[in-house]
Amino acid sequence: MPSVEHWLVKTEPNVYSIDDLARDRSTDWSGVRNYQARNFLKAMAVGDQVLIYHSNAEPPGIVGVGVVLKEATPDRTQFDPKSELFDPKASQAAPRWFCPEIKFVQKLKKQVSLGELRGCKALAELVLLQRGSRLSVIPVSEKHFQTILEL
DNA sequence: GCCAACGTTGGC
DNA sequence: GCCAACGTTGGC
Repeated sequence: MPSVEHWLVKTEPNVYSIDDLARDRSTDWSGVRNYQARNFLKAMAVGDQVLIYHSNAEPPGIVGVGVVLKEATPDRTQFDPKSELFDPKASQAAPRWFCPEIKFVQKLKKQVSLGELRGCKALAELVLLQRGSRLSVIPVSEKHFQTILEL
């Protein structure tokens, strides 16, 4: 299995934006409740680079960069009955959901919109752009990562 | 294990 | 707000 070192994570800016991350310096990337996305979160290693994407935004697009500060640990929100993210099927002994800690690196001077990504031929294979990709955590090749930063 | 019903995501 | 594309749930 190839070692993946670049990722893209989605967040809704009205829930947690790149500016929130810049203010907090780092955060537990909690709240992911999709198994495939979870598996990617668990695969993240310290030092991996992460593109931050704003979904449900106007316009949607990539807005910044982070780096993995700590590998995934159990997502505490799954144990909290008062949290909307509470999962009654999870237990301390058998946690279902995990989150890494992601540190702010930079906010892009100019966001790269979804439209611009689609317009870039070199990014045609980016998972984000493939049909109906709703996955909130996506592996990105180094080539694509660099291409996006150059946009 | 199948699949219909339902819920969610996220662009538009 | 609409709706296509998925994911999940639960009856059988």
